[in-house]
Amino acid sequence: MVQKSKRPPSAAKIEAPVAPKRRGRPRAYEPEVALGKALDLFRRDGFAATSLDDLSAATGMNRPSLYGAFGDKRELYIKSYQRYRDDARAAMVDIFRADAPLRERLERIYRIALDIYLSGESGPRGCFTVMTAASEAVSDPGIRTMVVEGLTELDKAFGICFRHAKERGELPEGADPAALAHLASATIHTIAIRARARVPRGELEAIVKGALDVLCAAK
Amino acid sequence: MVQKSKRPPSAAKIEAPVAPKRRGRPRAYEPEVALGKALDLFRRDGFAATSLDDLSAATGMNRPSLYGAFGDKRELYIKSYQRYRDDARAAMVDIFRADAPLRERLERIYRIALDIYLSGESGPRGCFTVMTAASEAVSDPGIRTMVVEGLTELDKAFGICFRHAKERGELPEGADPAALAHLASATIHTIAIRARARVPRGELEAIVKGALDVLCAAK
DNA sequence: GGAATTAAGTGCGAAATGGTACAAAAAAGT
DNA sequence: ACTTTTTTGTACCATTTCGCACTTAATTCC
Repeated sequence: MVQKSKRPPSAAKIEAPVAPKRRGRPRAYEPEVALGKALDLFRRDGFAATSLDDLSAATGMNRPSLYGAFGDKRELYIKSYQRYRDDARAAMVDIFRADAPLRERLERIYRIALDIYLSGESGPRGCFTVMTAASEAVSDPGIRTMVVEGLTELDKAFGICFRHAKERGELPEGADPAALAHLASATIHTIAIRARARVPRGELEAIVKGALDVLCAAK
Repeated sequence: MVQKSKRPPSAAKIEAPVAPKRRGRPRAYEPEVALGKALDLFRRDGFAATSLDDLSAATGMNRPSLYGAFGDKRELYIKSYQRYRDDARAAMVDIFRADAPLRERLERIYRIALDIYLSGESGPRGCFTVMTAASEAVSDPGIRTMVVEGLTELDKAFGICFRHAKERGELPEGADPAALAHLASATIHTIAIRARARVPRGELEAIVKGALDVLCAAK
């Protein structure tokens, strides 16, 4: 692992995965985990109510380092949101692609969603997209674009699910995959909101079950 | 704190509806309209991003007057939220009570909802409950209680709708009114979120139509 | 007219906030 | 050893924020 010799001039190696041998003083933090901490704060308190002092304390980085690493507060917020979406997508993409019956796929999606929304030491953290949409999206065009992307991405993923299920004959002829997808997204949104209001998981699961009964039966 | 401190010994009369003949200097503002202005600000920017200076400017009241009339910022926020809920309820209660076919009732409810969410000079204002749930509900028990109340109130209103429709034979025997109600609420929530992201009304109406096709399907 | 009462208006102040300048520190290159 | 490069850490600044004292103004009651 310790390929410490100087870079062979001819060898066009891929970026070394470890020990990049940077030039100056080494960082005292890991950007990934610091961003994760920032994400936690933003998710709990929102943009305006999260101060740079809070972020500094949570990440262990002092403000200038924070600024140097991620840019100003808004940039850090956006990077946090991107990170959130990457994580959420990574957690769901396999299930969306899996070749399983409709109901089973949806059940797994909602289980993941509830895990995401309900986790958190100081209360359920909800959905970053919903939080951001609710507050920042009106006034910030850049953030608004990201929110719309996030919403439509989910719509599309569900849409593929339902279209696929219909082709397989799991849904009646008259079923409208797009409409069902929007209802599936709506169910995601409603449980995200309720989770934030500390509605217990059991109730949320009941709401999901009722929704699946309607969406999968759809007759 | 149960008993009112000092009560006028002789005057036990009901509050006069007009010309209350108050004692000191008259107010230079009308509490109702001032609260409305505060509500507008809170809806646009959320709790943390709305400063007392903003509120003071919008209401025309200086800070001490604001404080005297409504209490501190959090109290003003809560009163604004109550006002919002009163307004929204007033706008919908007649429709919920009306004796009309299911689909028509729902269509009217969603039309009102879209009016509420999309109005606003500086962009769509969204739903106060959704905004509040997303940000303040986790950390503030009092606000959380109000949010939960608001959510369940809507669930119940929709629930009555669907139960009534089922009794009238507008829905099939197997229909689950509670599940349908949750989906109807979820549709409210999803359009509130999308409205905040400036999704145009046409798209929101299409989502509503698709949802109604499923919820009223009753095939 | 004067006391009492209620609200408006000015302005203060302590704390917090976002952002940055600047020097010290830790590593690599020469 | 000395320079270069990159980051850290301290300290600071201008502004904003919330809340409140205190004075002034307007009105009713006696």
